[in-house]
Amino acid sequence: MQNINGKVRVRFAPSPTGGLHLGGVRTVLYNYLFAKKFGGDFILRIEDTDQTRFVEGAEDYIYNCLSWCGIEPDESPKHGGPYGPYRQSERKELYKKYAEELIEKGYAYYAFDTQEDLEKMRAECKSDENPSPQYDSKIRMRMKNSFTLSTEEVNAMINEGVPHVIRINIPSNESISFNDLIHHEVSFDSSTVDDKVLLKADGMPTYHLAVVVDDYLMKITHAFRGEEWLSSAPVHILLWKYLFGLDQMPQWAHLPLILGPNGKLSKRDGAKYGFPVYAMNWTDPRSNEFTEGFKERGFLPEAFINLLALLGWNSGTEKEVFSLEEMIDQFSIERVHKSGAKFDYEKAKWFNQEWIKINAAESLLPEVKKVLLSKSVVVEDDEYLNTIITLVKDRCVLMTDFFEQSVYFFKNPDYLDLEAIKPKWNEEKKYFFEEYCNKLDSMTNWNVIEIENTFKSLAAEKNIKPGELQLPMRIMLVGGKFGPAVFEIAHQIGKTATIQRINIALTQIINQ
RNA sequence: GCCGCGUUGGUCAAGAGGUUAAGACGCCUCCCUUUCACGGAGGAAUCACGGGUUCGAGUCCCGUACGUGGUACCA
Repeated sequence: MQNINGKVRVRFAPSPTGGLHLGGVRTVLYNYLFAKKFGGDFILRIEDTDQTRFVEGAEDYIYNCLSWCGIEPDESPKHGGPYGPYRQSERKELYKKYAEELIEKGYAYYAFDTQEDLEKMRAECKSDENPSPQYDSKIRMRMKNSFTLSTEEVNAMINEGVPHVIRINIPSNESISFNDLIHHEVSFDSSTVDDKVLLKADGMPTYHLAVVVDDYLMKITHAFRGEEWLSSAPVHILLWKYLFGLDQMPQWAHLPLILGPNGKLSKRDGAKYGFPVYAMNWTDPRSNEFTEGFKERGFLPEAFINLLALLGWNSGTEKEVFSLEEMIDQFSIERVHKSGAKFDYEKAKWFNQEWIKINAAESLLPEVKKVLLSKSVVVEDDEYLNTIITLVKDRCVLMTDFFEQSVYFFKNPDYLDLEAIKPKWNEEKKYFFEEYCNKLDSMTNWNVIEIENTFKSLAAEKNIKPGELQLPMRIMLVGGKFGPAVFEIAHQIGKTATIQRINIALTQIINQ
């Protein structure tokens, strides 16, 4: 950005219709990073103008997701603020005034076409060359509206309460162009854009009117949104021109899309390809359809926003791991890509792994505790848990991995991978472990060095290579071929558990 | 169909006329480790295509192809 005068104000404006998509969170994030970089405000506005699509709980869900990501709006329905209300349904009366102003100026008109009229028109005009006919300058003269009806007729119908909408009167043969922060010069021919509905029959505005009116009233300086909006940008530009003047219009930035394995990322891709798509778990209250979230899958919020930020933006350096603060510092809209980015779950996991490594055991602890608790492992000793986390965190990619990687520190393994030791098992080894248990039992100072030295000297005495005994020992204590140093594990779980686990394993081997 | 936007390895990407075309993820090999990881060293793999412009093009221009978005009284 060149020079920014006045306070930066950006907004994220979701409609409360369901879960929060990857792309949505990234839009929030870019908005937020940009605002905070310039010391500006981040506003959350709820675009609930379509009452038929309202979904219970969706708004709270959005707050929760943002909060989990570490992003708190400066203004929102929940947080309040000087430009409220922040829910468009509560601003309903406001929009009518502007729609009427447009009518007076000749930039909009009343239309009385019913749903059936519109369907009929589309059916009649539909052809191979024109599979989706638009309500535009070419056909509006055939419809029921202020152009084809007399003023008297129009007024009479309005007075009688005949349902009607207000449509924008798109000029013909006008070039509409604007300078997008990401795409730079973008231009459209007005004859390709249709007379969009501005005010619906129920009195609610459509997105097109509401976004312009609210961005103006809320003093938005920079409007970032997904690229799917680029096609309707000319409508918004025109509305700005007619209502408030182009010099008042915020700077637009149309963000590239996040793609799935096959085109645009959809919530179904998640279940299909085995990765989460929403920020947090979401179950649609109407259909009961469940969509998995990154949070529940075991992602750390730091990793989640980090991976999202890097999908479409990079700092220009080789650095890839950024905290929120670092991103705010480094972010620049100029370095946001034009092209869509395909989401790569493997790379996403790598980010999480990095963040697990970066985080200190203490900060991971509350979440690890929850993971264990969800599997009925109750941990009371925080100090002990801390030690365990430090021991295993390099082995965890997702937070949920902490269960498998640390459960054996809290209880005996349910299953022992005996197949891993059986091929090389013999009586000598059995005697070794029996004797080792006796030695451990009489040990007075339970520390790693002692445990290991006892093991090695006994092995030497028996003339068995220690390496051939370490794997069996590991299986006995852990259950499988993984985890930190065996003697450290024995040290942590204590003398009683160590001896007990060796004995359990020994009997299992014999019985097989 | 029409309109818009886009196109550097499998993926994320650096690159703003002259580079052996960075780096990361993933994959493979090796080292470390008598487990699994972490860490370290290597390797394979790329400028969609065709024309220009230029001494010289991934970089500029024009086409083509492909992808993607829109084409609702949804956002």
